[in-house]
Amino acid sequence: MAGRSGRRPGNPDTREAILGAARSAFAERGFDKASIRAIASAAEVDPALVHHYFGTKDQLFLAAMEAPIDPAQLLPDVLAGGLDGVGERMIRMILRVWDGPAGKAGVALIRSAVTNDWTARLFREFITTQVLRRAMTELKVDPEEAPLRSGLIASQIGGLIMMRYVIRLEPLASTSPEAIAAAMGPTVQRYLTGDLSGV
Amino acid sequence: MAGRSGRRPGNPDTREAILGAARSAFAERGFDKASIRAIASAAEVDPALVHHYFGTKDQLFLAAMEAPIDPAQLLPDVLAGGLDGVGERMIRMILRVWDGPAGKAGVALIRSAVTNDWTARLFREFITTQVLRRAMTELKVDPEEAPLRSGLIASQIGGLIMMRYVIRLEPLASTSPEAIAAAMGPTVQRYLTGDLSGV
DNA sequence: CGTGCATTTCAACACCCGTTGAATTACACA
DNA sequence: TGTGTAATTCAACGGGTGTTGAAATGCACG
Repeated sequence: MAGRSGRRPGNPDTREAILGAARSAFAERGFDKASIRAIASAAEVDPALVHHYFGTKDQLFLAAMEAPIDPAQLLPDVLAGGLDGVGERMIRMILRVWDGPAGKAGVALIRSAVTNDWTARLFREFITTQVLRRAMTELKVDPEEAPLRSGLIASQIGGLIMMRYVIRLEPLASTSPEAIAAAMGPTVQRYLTGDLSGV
Repeated sequence: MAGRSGRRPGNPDTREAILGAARSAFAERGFDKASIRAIASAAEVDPALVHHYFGTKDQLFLAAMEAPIDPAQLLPDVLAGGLDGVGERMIRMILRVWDGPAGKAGVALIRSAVTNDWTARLFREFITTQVLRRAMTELKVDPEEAPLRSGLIASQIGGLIMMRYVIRLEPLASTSPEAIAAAMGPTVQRYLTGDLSGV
């Protein structure tokens, strides 16, 4: 009803195919090394079509990163049960997310952020404002200490992701989530609630 | 005496200038984005000269990474004083090294390893055989548990280096070495000697 | 002096890149 | 059926890349 004239835009198949190919390429090779031409070829499509749908390479990257997961939605699960064992639950959550499809976008963002300036900015902003800051206020951490505590947690979790998903250092890459959560949970717990000066 | 004929090879000035420019470029941009042409330009030299001295880009990278520091030499200092406080001493050592000139090569290796396959292999091999394995045997860690323990330590230290020197996440990037050592030392200590299954 | 050799430069090759504009195809509506 | 519009492709531009071989330069020795 009230049909507008002409063929409607957006063939969902090819659009999604391009996005999928882009996500894989960015995850495996990072922003700079992933080429529009290779993405188009993987989607069995002309490079110009990628540009037609998504504009510049930057815009394609943003579209590929778009809302693979909303950290705000996951926080309640981690917080349920109070401060006790929150560290272990956080690690468990991280591993569940990164072992799933959303991990691809994460690896893409990390791979890109290490060499590319504007994706690095994107990454930092996402981590600080969308993840760390929210978690700190939600957990009612002393605002004075929050920055250092969140930095320590970021380093431990970032290192885990780095070694397990990006560099794939063994045996960490294939250790069970339970074992990792048991070993690393207390660390996060202490960074969150423990005493940070000396033993 | 017994002078060989002709002009001797290897003008030390330009050779070292090229190496320095290469180290900076690789550290700031990673293996792939660092270009021979830019390195040559920074050293005020023709690109072909770089090739004349060092061969292919791969070989130049290897020459730039060559022996900036020998981890085996640093281990004794960390181990002096026994197991007590070895975690904190390790963090202190790491920060001292990475805040110095050798940190440049390290950042270069990390930046490259994230996007480039063969530098990633290089990095993994260096970390496992030159650093972790030696430390584990030197500290007489149970060989059964050594791989997981060294993986955990690698993740914490790798994360620290990542956040402080590569991504430069604040406030970790400008926190004093003492504060970081005090906060992170116990973590390493536990990964090294503590109980890893649950609390 | 002259000759050999190391240093340095120049110019070019072949390749890949992101992006663009025009041309072609095919569908949905009037 | 005709027409507008979206989907799709083709060919090309300008620029950057690593690498190469030949040429030029200048020093050290016989």
